[in-house]
Amino acid sequence: MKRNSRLSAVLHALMHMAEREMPMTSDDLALCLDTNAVVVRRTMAGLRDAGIVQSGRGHGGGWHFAKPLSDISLLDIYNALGEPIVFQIGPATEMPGCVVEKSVNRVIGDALKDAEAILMARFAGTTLADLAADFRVAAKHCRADTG
Amino acid sequence: MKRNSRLSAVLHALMHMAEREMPMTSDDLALCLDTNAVVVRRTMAGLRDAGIVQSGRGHGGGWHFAKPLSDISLLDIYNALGEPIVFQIGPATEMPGCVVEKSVNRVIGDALKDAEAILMARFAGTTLADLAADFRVAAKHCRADTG
DNA sequence: TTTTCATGTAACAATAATAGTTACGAATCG
DNA sequence: CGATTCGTAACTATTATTGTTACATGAAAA
Repeated sequence: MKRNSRLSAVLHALMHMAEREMPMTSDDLALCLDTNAVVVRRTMAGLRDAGIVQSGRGHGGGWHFAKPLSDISLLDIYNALGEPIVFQIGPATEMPGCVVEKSVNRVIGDALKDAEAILMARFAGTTLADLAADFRVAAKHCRADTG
Repeated sequence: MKRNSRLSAVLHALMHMAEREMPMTSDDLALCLDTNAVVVRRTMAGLRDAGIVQSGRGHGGGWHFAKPLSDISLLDIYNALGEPIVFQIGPATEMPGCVVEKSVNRVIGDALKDAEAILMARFAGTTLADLAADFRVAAKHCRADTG
């Protein structure tokens, strides 16, 4: 099964935005992410609704941050994407009548819940400023930051 | 995005098998799981190759365990299903040229790896015998174990 | 040995989720 | 006004999974 890369993709986009003074257009970002401008708008719409970025139309328009990078956690972004599903694996039936199935769902579900909590805590503790700092250290060693 | 329920489904099937003396046919299991016999065979084939279950053809044939329930961990089953992907979310590109993307992939990837380790440890520490015991306790309170 | 039952597997159709594309309306700036 | 840029709907393309049909293979029973 293929993995959903929207979180990675949008972080990639945001980091490129963080490196610029001026707003970036959907076309600019689409180039970075090797995709389509409409796809970019679709994804960024969630972040705009969550107050993470703002968009402007017309000349000089495009996307820019609505608040400091240090005020934006990965969890904020994850939630803004509207995909609160972390795991591919999950229960077969939400409301099983079979006692066997109920039992299986509970055991698996508990394990997944714990792992998810770990992940969310990690996301909550990492801000875009952290990510940008991490990137700048890496960029210092290798200057080929196109793409 | 929809979740993959093959692990839950196959555990459900195995627990029903655990409750019986005789082998269960693919049709029997398909009824339990509300699916098709061919789908059952497809899924169980992985477990057979992994030495977890055995299949017999002809009269009195069907599926049965190849070893004690206490010797089969959830991790064994998870691996036998041949889907070592836990998370829906993942990197956009495996081999990114862009330094920004590399950095993003590493941060996200590390967090996912840690959460996955937690989950796998939990799976490794739970056997089918544990699951069966859990089920029998639940069944004692409510006797309606069809499905 | 013939019949019946059951798995093994290939091939194909059905379903569903995601991503990509086109088109056009609305807003903004010069 | 005209160029630019987002907003969004509608449609197509792609891909993954699941369900179905069909038939070959093997094993036990009659």
